[in-house]
Amino acid sequence: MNKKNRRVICVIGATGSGKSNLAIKLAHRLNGAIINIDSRQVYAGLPIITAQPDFEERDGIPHLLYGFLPLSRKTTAGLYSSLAIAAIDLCFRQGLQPILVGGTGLYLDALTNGIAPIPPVSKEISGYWQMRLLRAGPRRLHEELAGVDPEYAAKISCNDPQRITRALEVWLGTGRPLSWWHRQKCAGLRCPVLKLGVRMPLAELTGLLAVRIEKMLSQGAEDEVKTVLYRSSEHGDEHLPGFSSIGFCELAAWLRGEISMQACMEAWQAATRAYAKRQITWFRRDAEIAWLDSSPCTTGDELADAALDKIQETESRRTSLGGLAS
RNA sequence: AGGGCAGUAGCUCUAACGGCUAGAGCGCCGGUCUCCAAAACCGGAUGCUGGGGGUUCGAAUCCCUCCUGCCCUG
Repeated sequence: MNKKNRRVICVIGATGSGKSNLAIKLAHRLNGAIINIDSRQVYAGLPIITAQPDFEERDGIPHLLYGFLPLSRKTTAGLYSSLAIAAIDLCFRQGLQPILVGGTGLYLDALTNGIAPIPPVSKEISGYWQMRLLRAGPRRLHEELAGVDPEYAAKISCNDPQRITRALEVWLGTGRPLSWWHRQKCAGLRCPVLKLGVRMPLAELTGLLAVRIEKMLSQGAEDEVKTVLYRSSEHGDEHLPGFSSIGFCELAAWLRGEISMQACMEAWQAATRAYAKRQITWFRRDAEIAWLDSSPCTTGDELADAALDKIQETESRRTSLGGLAS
């Protein structure tokens, strides 16, 4: 691949809308490799409920950044971004077209726009704020934050424990307020990114999500969660960072006998649907996305044809603009 | 067939004695998001209070009647 023509193709969209399948088809037609851009599929141990492509689905295409992180380790947008840049670079060196696939909008933004270079904060410091949160509550901590970083405190809700403790740990850990870090220049990916979005009406997607949950159960989702819970309890860990996948706490409640399988599936489906809605909201405002309309009967090949048209359209527009500029 | 209990938002429920515009949680709809993001948070609309009639200045609430569901007796 010519260095000048390098670009990354990115397939995004709501969960269960057929992104992975489209990406495989594109990879076959463009000599590509697939790179994960999903915050839960990076984890090892829960491939079924996080819907990671299995051996057969990978269809001989190289897949990067899937299932490599232990559930005990935290993933962050910054960590992801640096790993993805390395993975993309590796693809280019191998002469493969990198195709990013996934649904984590924040990770895509961190990768393409860059993310503030905030140094890691020690476990002691973040643990301290978690303890303070338990004792004093979010409102009290929000007041403290307003004292050290009024700019950021004004932007967030006084009822948002996650962002309040994050801002406080960054302040204590680095000596600078979070709003200062947000003003720092940060470099993202250097080559162009061509974003393709798979779009399906939520009502139609909902039906697909129910089917997908049943499929996960038939593939052994219960055993997967049971095994992970058993292993972590052996180490005395009740809550690991990797446990926040949708379906995990629902299945865990069922395994503990707290809810029926019917109730488990209903809660699981509702959580998945709510997540899909948040994804749709997130991606809707990204004007760079070229949308591909899909439905439950659209095939991967039809989607791939439409995608290649969009790619060609975007490329020719870019070269003509480049011609005007030079 | 007789007796008892219930029927209010899509669901589960709350509204002391009849009295301001019938509420809450979940769901639903919309949004925010610069390092937990499959996370966290913010905003919004729900409704002929099972139908009909009556009492009353005023009824989800009291009375009558019908309908529906559950329980008990036979």
